[in-house]
Amino acid sequence: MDNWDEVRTAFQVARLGTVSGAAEVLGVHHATVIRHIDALEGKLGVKLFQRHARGYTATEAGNDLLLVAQTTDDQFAQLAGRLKGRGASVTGELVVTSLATFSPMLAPVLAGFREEHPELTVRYLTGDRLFRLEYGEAHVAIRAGAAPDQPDNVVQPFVRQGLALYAADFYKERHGLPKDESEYKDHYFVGHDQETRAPFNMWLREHVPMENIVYRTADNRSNEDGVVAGAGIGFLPVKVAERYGNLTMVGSPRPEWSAPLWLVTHVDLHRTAKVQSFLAYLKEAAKSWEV
Amino acid sequence: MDNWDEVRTAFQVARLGTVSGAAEVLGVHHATVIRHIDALEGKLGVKLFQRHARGYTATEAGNDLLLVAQTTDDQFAQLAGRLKGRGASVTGELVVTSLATFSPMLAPVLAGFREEHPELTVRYLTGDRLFRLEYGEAHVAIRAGAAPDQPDNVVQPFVRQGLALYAADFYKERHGLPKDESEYKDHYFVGHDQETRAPFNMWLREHVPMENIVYRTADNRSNEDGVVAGAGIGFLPVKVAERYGNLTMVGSPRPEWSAPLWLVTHVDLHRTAKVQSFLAYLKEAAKSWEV
DNA sequence: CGTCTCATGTGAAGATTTGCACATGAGGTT
DNA sequence: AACCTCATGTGCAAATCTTCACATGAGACG
Repeated sequence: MDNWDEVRTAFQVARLGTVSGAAEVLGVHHATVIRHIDALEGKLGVKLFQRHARGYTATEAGNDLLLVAQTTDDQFAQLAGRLKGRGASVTGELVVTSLATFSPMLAPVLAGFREEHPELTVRYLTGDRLFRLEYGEAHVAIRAGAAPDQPDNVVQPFVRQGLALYAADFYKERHGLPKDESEYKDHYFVGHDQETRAPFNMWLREHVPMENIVYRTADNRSNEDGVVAGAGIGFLPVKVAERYGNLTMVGSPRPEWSAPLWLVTHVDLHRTAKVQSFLAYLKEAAKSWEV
Repeated sequence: MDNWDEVRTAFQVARLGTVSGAAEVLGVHHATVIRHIDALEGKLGVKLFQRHARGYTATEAGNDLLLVAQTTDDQFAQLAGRLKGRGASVTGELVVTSLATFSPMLAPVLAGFREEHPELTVRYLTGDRLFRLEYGEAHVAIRAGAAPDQPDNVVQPFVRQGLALYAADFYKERHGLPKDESEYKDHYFVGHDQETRAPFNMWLREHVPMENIVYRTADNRSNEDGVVAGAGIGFLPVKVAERYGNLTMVGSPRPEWSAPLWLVTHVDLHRTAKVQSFLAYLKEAAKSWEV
């Protein structure tokens, strides 16, 4: 049974009882229908139809095929309906991935978007490894750093995340706050353990002696926890810091600290209503994130 | 969704994850697979796969199609198995048609054949109208008279049904029996109301005065009932008469009374195991029907 | 870091499928 | 009884589909 179109032809013949009728429904010449039937019967070794001058009458075998193909036809019709609708509607899954740092900012956006589209299921992936759009692991990715340059990805500039140095109340009470950069050498800092390409991190290593970076973490979230706990002064996104009541901004935010963020989608999914709709919602929500 | 083969192609791609793998399974060139997918996606307006260098990954839509097509594939495989087996096995229906007269003789044959093939359902059709093999109304027909000459029918000579004149006990007690043809004019007969081409009927009209045919019927079964009831002397198949205890043969059977019977099958069904098997069984059983 | 393998993608040639024209036959109708 | 309609069936030309050949790119492996 290695030719489903012939089955479909036989189905219409069985359903309608004539080759001509099936040909019209299928939009092909009746000679084609005859050849499909002959080929199928030849491969199966069974007569599917009785041929007579008034048309084709299904044999038992033909009726058996009719029943099976009828359900197939129904199921395909349903499937086609679902799939066609899917392109234009916001349903099913929306998979978004980003660095874990952005979770506090993204969560309300994702929740709000889902609220607007009740049939949508949101999957928000954060993890150690990079989720790859080209393998279909996510619809939308939020990336930091240099503009990604994957050929099949659609990249658009997103916000620049506003960053500033913060100190917790606990730290302030014990060490005070530096008035300017010259006093950094008398303070303790929270920073990344490894050298990263993040602008704020590079700035920190240039302007603060290594020995003053006394609390070093492997990821942004732990870094945040360190600052909040008063282990030292450290960089936090402004929007993140605002969520805490016990943090004081040290100095003011500077553009050169903030890394550009990028919205990345796979080209195959970029034009779908679901992705477009989410991108519009996300950009609107992100207007307040700027420095 | 007017091209089931493209669905089948997409199914294999979704299942295997690569175009090349699907092409190998399907026995076509990988370019064909790519074009099927492109065509299907174009018609549906939905991306079914994420294309990347390591293969094709199914999107949500592709996975949806995978599920539907998987069941279709299973059902078609089952269907093919059933249909291929059907040509070689004696199962399903066997539809036999004949004149109602032959019912008493055929019934035991049909019953015996069905006993040998437990998966068989027998439909025995007798009726006023002729059931037409070319419309698939029956697999095997038993016909009387001149050899049928339908182009698509396979006709083979069957037995000549042994016929003889019979009188019931009731008649014999009241009128005695004729010693030879010369005494027919002093007896009463049961015969057909209309002139038919049946040899025994024509013989009756030639050798018996019309006024002596006092019980005239429209069909063979009523004719039989008349003879059994003692309405007069009449023709009965020998095999039928033997089933009654109260009938006496008048004279002896003559070959010229008997009409040839024909076994007719439609050419499309003639070579199937079911029909061939039944024909063999029927011929074996009919050996005792001859004059 | 270059090479090797294996995947997708595309233009042109070739093969199969399709469509067309016409023949044939069965019923129904006037 | 002749005709009209509607069905299947077949040879041949045309169109579509498939294959072939080759290009390109991403990982894997020394």
